[in-house]
Amino acid sequence: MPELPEVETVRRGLEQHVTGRLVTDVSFGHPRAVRRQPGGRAEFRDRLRGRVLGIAGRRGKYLWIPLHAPGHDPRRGDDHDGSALVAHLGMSGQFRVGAPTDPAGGDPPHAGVGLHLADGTDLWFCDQRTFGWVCVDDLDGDGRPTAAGHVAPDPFEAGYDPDAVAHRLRRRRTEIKRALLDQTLVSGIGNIYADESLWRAQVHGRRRTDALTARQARSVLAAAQQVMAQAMAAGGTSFDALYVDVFGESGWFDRSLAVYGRAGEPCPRCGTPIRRESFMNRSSWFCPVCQSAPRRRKAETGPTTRPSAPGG
DNA sequence: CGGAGCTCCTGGGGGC
DNA sequence: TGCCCCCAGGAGCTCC
Repeated sequence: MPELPEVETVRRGLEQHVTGRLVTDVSFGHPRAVRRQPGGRAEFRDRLRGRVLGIAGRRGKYLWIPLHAPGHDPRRGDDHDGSALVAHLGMSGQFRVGAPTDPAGGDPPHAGVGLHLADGTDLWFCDQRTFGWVCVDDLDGDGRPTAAGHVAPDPFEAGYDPDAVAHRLRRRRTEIKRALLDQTLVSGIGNIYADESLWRAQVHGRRRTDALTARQARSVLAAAQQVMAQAMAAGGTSFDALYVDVFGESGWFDRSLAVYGRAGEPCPRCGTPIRRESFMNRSSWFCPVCQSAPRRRKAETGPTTRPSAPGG
């Protein structure tokens, strides 16, 4: 569920509330939380202890906090030390700022790792479904972690070129929704915003990328940027307590969703009931009138229409 | 090498 | 009421 707008909401919270804080110690909860760390928990703790947290960065759904030498002030522009705390929220990962929330006074629910800060507060990474992870990784010359090296620019980066992405999109030989979910083409889009973007652009998710017009490809990408910008302004999309900001507060954008999770409800554009279909072992929601489905391929319909003719 | 499918995981909710 | 199964899905991995 955390897609780009939700991750950005978390990033802003981290920037506002933990920048400049010194990490005094680290504690561990669920064993799956620390991943991609060659030296495991010991290395994770060693690389964090005594570091100062910098200004959180993000690309797509990847989030990181650059680390600084003690005494350095990231707000003053002091350089990071070439490393960062990197996180992917997966399905249900959260960062929570403040004292432990468990009434018994112990670790918060679904605790993954806890960073104990010099001012007495804690920064917890919690994750119910354990698809998320954290590690301490090196930063490259552009200030991005190597763990996110394969991830394409997201639509809100200066280096994002929508025409170039539209071109690459149309050279793919797959379906448009699959391509939108591929983080190496354009990053930050997940199932919710893929469906919302396709609805806004009036393109069916099963349309072939190599059959889209340039106008359609650009339209889908523009819709993705637009819907995610609006979601960010609303603080992200929350269906339940799984996605929340650094203080556990929900966003409001779910009230603005046109199709996602709305099977049977009227399409906001034409009134036709929204349809749900199974796709890639999950769900897609779309308007069957606004988003006309592609014709089924010959191979699926069987050899009934006409006998093969020589020469073609 | 690009595309497609499998798999990791847990709690909530619906059905019986 | 209680149990069981389904469902949510990001992305790395493997296979073709």
